[in-house]
Amino acid sequence: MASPTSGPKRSTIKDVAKKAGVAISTVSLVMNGKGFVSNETSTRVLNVAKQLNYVPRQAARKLPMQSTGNIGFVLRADHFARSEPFYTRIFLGTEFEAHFHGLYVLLTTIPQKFDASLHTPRFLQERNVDGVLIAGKVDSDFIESIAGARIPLVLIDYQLKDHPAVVIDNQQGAKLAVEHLVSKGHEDIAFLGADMLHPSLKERLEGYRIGLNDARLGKPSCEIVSDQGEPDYGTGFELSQQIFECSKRPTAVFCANDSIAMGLLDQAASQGIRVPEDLAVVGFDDVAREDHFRPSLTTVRVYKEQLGELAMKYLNELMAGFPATYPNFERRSHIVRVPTELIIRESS
Amino acid sequence: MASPTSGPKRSTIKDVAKKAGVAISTVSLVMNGKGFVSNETSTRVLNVAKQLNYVPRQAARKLPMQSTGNIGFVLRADHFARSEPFYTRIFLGTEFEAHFHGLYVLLTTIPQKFDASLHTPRFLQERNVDGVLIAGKVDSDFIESIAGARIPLVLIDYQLKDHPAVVIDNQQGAKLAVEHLVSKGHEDIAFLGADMLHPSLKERLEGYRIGLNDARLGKPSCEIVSDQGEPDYGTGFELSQQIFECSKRPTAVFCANDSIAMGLLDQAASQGIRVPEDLAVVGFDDVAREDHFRPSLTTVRVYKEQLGELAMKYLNELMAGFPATYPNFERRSHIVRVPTELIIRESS
DNA sequence: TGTTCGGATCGAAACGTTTCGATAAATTTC
DNA sequence: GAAATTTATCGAAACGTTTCGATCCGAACA
Repeated sequence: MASPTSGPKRSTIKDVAKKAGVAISTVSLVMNGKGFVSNETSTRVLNVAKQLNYVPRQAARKLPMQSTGNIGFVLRADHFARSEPFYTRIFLGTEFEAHFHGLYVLLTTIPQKFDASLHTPRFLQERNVDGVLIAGKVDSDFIESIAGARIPLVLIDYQLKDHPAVVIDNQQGAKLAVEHLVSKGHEDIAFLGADMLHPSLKERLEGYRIGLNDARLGKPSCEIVSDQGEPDYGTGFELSQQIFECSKRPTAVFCANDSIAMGLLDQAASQGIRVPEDLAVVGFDDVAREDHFRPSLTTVRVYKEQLGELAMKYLNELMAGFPATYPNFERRSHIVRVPTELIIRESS
Repeated sequence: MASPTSGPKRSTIKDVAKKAGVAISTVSLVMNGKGFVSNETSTRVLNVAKQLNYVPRQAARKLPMQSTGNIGFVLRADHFARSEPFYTRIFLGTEFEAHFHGLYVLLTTIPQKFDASLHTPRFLQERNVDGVLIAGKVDSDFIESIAGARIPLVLIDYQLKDHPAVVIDNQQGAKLAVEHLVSKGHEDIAFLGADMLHPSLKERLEGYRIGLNDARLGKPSCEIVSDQGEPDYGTGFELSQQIFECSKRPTAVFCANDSIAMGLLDQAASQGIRVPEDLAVVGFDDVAREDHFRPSLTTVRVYKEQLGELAMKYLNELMAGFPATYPNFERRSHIVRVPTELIIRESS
């Protein structure tokens, strides 16, 4: 029955108070840097605390504070388990930032099709979080159920209504990609994308079109814009066939993301089309891994950790009750937009 | 200043007790299914609880229970962020199992080279976990520091001294792979691996050798066993060059894992060697993603979620203080060994 | 010189549970 | 039919903090 962790007993605030010859409340004030405590007392308490190896018990702190110290991080299971380390790195960013705020991050996945009675994360059932971060496209019912429960909420790499969100500056990134291709002399630049109802991907398409327009290029001979499917390698491989069936073959393709671009790369290779000689390819996300076989992919780099960090910051300010401010980034109403960078490699 | 989550106030055990006309302690007993409570009272309390939408506050429960309800899940940052969804799926398994035990899983990463004063996870500093799960190869100082703190601990896909661990049955898997190649008529089967000091990979090498021996095959013409490097695609690509420089080229290669096998596949292709016609290849882990370009990889499938589930079960029993028992799996002393399965695809 | 104010410290209530021991009624045992 | 046991319920202490006054003291103010 004895707990395996039993030992010489963990010291409490009481022990510190007694040994330092002060009241419990004074120790509390010192530990939290609140109120007025003389320097002398403060250092004495701190010393005793260190000496006794005192660390406040979180459960005890949270009780009167009426907060949990937890924040929930939710994404779709299929997104989390997918090959490219995209969401994992976003999570890493939130985790990193959470440290500064003394928060724990509880990572949970939900299925693609969300049913509240079956899949509501435990930390929500128990109301054991102070706020929630949602990464990627998830069922809108889920998002609304959280917002409806009045739990502070920040979306990452997704948008829905006017819920606070931290997103990639997709439009800017797409323009970067197009400008690059234009500078390489391309005049017929195709687009390839699936799941184009996704707000982020839609923005990339818009940026692409603006880029074409800015360069005074006419309509490209080919624009593959599918609303269906997942924007992954398989879809990219299949859809890209259409590019080679177009009336006139474009000299360059801008893809909605790297996974699709990888599919295109392989389809091109299987048709004997050389990249970048016959066809230049640019992706988006910067998640393609090293590969000696394919040409390395020119892409728009997304700072995934930064997305997570900013979202965590934003959420924290939401929880504190005052409006967040990001002087360094465009912030229109409730949206924080994070800039991207073009990474030029072999495929263009 | 008003909390954004403020509302009509969350109901407490007190509210339920009053409305049901019983003592607080009785409600507690009902909610936890403890002690002796009449059926009548029990259902009445349960009804009231549901009616008031009562959910016990975890912080309040944990205080007198002297437990945290959290378990820590630790892996190396570079492992977590790596392309193949190996560790993420292990995590998913633990998370799934944790539900049944009412536990939260706190995922944190540590760097490859661990320094206790810099990288000790917050949940350890605050002693805010009841147990710890460690996935993959991590700094042994870290492992020992946890064990030294007398915190229950289970390793996953790694072994160190006699710490409890849930591991892949690497030897069995490797034998499966070799038997398969033998059955295909191969008599000269090479091995390719890096980071071979890793206990799991070492076991795969052993299984491979036993397999060769069982088939009464002589020494293979080539065994690439590097102790250095990470067992990844790049290493696989480089090391595999040695295979083609061997005195006699083997007809098949068993790789320490899929990443290395992918590297080998590309190296072979770049040298104009056809797979599987000229060379059969088998990997391990089953993490290679769909790829229209390379032949799909024959591999030894590892049930990653199951590894996580079993580890969580094991840890839970450790925390409860009684020895774990797994009738279905081989369990030598403190090791739980999970069987694998051979998945035959195009590369062999 | 009395009054006000701010710094320093303390005591006690409160946070929402679990659990131990007490009590009482109902049932079994001898 | 008394004693012992089992079932059902309750009250109160305990868990380890935070925080809200209250108190005290010395300094600035009028």
